[in-house]
Amino acid sequence: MPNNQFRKSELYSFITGKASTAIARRLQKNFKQAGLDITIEQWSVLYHLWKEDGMSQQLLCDATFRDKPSITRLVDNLEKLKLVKRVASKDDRRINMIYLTPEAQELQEKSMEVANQTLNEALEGVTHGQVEIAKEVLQMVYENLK
Amino acid sequence: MPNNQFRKSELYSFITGKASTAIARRLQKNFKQAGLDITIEQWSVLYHLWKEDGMSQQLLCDATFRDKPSITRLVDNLEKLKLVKRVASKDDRRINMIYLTPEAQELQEKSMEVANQTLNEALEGVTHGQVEIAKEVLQMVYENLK
DNA sequence: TTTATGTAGTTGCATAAACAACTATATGCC
DNA sequence: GGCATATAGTTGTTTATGCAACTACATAAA
Repeated sequence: MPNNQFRKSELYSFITGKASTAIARRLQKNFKQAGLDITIEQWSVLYHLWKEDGMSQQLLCDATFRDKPSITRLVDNLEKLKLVKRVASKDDRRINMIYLTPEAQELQEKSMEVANQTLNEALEGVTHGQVEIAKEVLQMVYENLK
Repeated sequence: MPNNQFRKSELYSFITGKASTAIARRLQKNFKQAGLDITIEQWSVLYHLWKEDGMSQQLLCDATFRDKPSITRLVDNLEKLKLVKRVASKDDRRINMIYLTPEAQELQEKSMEVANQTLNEALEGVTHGQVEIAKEVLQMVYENLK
């Protein structure tokens, strides 16, 4: 049995995602401390729009690993915050294209800085090689389950 | 700068906990398929009670990395499901001791089996050595941020 | 062209998390 | 004893997730 060593005591913390929960909490806290009034979930949507503005909600679902209702509501909230706008597609009237507002564009630099800093806090004392292997494992887990 | 390699493209998926989200979803799905009608969060509370029945809510907070309101409501829901009972402590009247019901005790074996199986699905193709390093990294991340 | 089927997005409902404010009880110090 | 402070737990509010059911539009086949 290959991964037997995982099946007892450490099963729990791996399953519950202790580490990623801790990262999420710290990132949220760091956003707040930096005066950034967005949730990490909202940030994760903005992150993809900064890479490519004008994505459909479905593309945002794929990019952020969320289902359609989640994206509907995240976009609702981002619209209320005036950070994005829904624009009906002319080619396909089912589609909403989501565009960043100027306010959202201003958030990019600072929030990415905070995210980078958070990751540095998280990975303090971890070597490059260890990080590479951890990335591979997490990627394989994702591929196995997606 | 030590962990520079993380700071660009893969920052996102590490922060968002893609892998642990995927594990959580799969575990929930596997519970459902096995006829187990509990959430993974409820399971995480039961998990600790199976190890030691009769914990206070505060101890459950510490064990599950949740805050007090979260545990209050998880215990509320577990009580509704008749899986646990609150029993006021005689020594300290502020404290609720949480005890498993017989129904909850019956869930242990099957749910642990499902959890083990889920972890095997997640780690398919990952070597023992890789898993060990990933565990170390996740543990260090947790220690850095807790 | 009509019908079936698929895709994009929304809404309703239950569960959960984070944070702040609160009540009740315990403890330690004067 | 009486007061300040700490601890255990609860409640309210906002945000988010997962699932199912739904509407609207698009596409492909008959």
